[in-house]
Amino acid sequence: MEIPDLPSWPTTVREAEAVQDRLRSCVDLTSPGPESVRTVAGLDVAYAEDRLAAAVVVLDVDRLEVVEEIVVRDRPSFPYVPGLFAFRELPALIEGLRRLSVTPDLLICDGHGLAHPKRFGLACHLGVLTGLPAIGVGKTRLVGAYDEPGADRGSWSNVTDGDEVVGRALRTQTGVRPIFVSVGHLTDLETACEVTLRLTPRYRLPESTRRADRLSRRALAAS
DNA sequence: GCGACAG
DNA sequence: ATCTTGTCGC
Repeated sequence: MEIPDLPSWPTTVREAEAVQDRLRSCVDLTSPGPESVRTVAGLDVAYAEDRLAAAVVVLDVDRLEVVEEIVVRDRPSFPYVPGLFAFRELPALIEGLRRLSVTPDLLICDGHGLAHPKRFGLACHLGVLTGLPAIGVGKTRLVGAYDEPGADRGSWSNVTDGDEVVGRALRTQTGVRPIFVSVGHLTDLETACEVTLRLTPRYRLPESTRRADRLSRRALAAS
């Protein structure tokens, strides 16, 4: 798919925060989201020393079968700093999306969207840069407070930061810890959770994320 | 000053 | 994220 070239990449925390402040106004949470989500792209990155492998796996949501997969080798573009995580792996993920021959209906990011201190997590950033609907699915909380969801699969509770609902803690399997779903771009929280549940028929994490995780690790090991 | 802190 | 052994549970 077509994605504009990335601008010069920030080097310091100060510069990265300036980019977030400038781009967060581009997040669209009011336009209607995808009419129907038939395909999703799972994105994940594996690291080793100073190398990384980014994987993009497009899945057919109904059949949970792989439609296309891409791997990109690169080097971290930024150190890991809570809140600035996107600057670390975004370049490699964008390149992976560029090489895709199909355009997924929704991006499933390994991290958060609005559930971010500045309301501009990886899912928002990726959504704005690609113009595609995007959501964030994290394994642990970054910001906000939440009550423990009910014990059954499908149970959820809102994650709130101050008086804002920034996401949901969603129990995707009975007996496992909840995952954290938040909106990134051109999607609503309801849809985000519905799709996430469709992608977790058997495991805690979305099948898209699991596939991308396996692929990125395999590619890194084989390099 | 003391924690908390996506991956 | 990654480093790591055994261990509890289905």
